[in-house]
Amino acid sequence: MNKKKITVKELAQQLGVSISTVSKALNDSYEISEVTKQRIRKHAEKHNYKPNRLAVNLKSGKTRTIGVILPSILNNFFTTVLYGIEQVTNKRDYNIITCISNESHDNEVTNTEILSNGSTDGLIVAIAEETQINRNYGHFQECIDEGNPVLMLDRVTKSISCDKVIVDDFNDAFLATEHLVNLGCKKLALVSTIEFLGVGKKRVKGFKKAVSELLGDEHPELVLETSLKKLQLQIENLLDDHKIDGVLAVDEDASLVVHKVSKSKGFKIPNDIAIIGYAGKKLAKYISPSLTTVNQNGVKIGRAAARILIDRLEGKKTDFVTKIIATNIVKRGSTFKID
Amino acid sequence: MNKKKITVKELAQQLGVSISTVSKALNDSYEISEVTKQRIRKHAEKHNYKPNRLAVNLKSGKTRTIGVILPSILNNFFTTVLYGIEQVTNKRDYNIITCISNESHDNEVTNTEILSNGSTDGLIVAIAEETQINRNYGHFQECIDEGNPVLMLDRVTKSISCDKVIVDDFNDAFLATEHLVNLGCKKLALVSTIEFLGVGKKRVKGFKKAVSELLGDEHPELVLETSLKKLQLQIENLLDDHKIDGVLAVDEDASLVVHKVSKSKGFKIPNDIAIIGYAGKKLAKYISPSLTTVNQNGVKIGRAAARILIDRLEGKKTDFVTKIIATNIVKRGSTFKID
DNA sequence: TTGAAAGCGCTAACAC
DNA sequence: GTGTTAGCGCTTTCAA
Repeated sequence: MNKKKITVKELAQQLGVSISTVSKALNDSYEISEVTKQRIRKHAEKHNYKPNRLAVNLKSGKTRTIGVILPSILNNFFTTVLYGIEQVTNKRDYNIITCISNESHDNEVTNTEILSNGSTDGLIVAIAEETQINRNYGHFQECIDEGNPVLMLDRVTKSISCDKVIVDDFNDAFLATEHLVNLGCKKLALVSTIEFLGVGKKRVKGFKKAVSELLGDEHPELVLETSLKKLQLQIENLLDDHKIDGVLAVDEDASLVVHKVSKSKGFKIPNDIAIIGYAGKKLAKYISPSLTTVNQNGVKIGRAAARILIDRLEGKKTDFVTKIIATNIVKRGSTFKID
Repeated sequence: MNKKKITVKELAQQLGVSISTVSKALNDSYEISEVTKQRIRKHAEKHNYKPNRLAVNLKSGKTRTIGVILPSILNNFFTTVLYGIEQVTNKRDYNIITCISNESHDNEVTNTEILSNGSTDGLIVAIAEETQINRNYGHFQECIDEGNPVLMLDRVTKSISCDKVIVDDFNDAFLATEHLVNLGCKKLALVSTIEFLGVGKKRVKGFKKAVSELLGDEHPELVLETSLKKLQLQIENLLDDHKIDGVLAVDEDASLVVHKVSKSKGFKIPNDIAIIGYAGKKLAKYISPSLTTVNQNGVKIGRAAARILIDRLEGKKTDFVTKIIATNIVKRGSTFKID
């Protein structure tokens, strides 16, 4: 509490020079003589001078700060994305200010407004579920119109023209389904608790396409779209009522519950029922049998997002880009059939 | 890019009044007549005026922003803490700006400096491993001296006087060990990959105390402190060389590997070997048998931290507090012995 | 080589 | 009830 931050003004007074001389000296301006620079720098150092960011930012109109709005942080995928963003922003000398929308539209709007009122140079956003349901993207458009670039990742919308970083959910689900078919599965089901999300819809489409193309009409697919609360019961019913031998679970909760229920019903995984899910690495690796997953590469998504947005902020981009990050299927125990 | 943010100045010009009148009207000052207020507000609304935060902050000397420096975000515990912090800051109308030290001292110093140069009103910190090893806490002291309150959570140090939020690691480990003893375990081992952290040391102490008090000298405890790389091998050796029937694993990696190795060696959990670990809820719940854990209550820690720091920022606190958050043992399959 | 002064966008004490 | 003005801490043009 004692040695309050020192300002340029105070430095100037103490040294008996003008404010601007101090400022220039500290910014290594060619206008100032080496002697003066040394003197000023030494004094500044001694008093542990650090420029006030707020003032610098206000003056320059730049903040070197990126706002990040995520629907949730208790979700392995978004955590991983955040990690990726942080790696790049850190390296390129930017800060991130993080907000959680908690899947709520109102929160998202508030966050967007706060962050775009001078605190940040641009936003990285994964759209909240509620926003995707009511399709109200005005706050983002406004933000962009005001000169604050927005980049959307994973959960994006066609309604807004901006940079985007996504994975090819349709194709990933197709490939995952194909993997199940190649294993010899005939009776496939998809389980989802994210039917309202764009990514959820795309995964369903990819799944359906794969089933109809690869298995044909005599093996119609089953799609269970449900909520977290009904999940367990519905899966129990699903497994009771149909002789399912392969499941694509398109989110972490669905994956875990399918896995658990299958075991508790005495089905052997993968011989009775093969499972491909979406889940964090540790979880996938340590449940038994371990779970084959579609690896969404959150870190890469985050990195790409930060890179693209910073490039735009620094004027290295003109046209909007949509970057598709490659995913891969990590094969684990839940699809290693023993013939 | 078209409708650049409008400023008070512009509003004033357009309305033919002075800047201060606009400012006062928008801040609902008693000095301004209702008529004028209405007129100004309406106009501001129409042009979607939002005050520039940077300017407001610079002027007021407050930012309503809290800096959060965490060692890692890919760690369930800290993610949970962050979630708790966010809940409170959000409710109390504060923002958080998040930085990851990645357990590096240099990163931590840089982050501390950046965040304390006007961008934030105060800091919430969990000390990086490297910092705890070399015990160099000068950057925090400096920050505090400059009038930026710091709150430490989980990983704290006696060297700095400030608010702290912790769990009673000594006691928790003691109770966890007691639980193992009550189960009838005689040959106990502790496994850790966090020997350098204060919390790691305390857990070891609690464990040792419990063993010597509850089992006595004829059952000496085993302590395996190792690194992530050697973890698996060392645990295999441990289980091969000693007839261990109870393990306390004091971090997530240790917990998972002990669990896995025990199973792969054919030991029945919990009958041959009972395990208590530290791990995220989902992980603990879905591995099988499910894992009894010491629940560190990250959300509560985060909430308490944010609450205490904000109270201090708002002058509602004088003396430094050290808040101890209660933990509990969540009993799951890995300690449900069948007699 | 140095300094005076304006201004980033806003607030507030003090005049009028 | 409204306006003038100074100033938060800094950068930068322009003048000396």
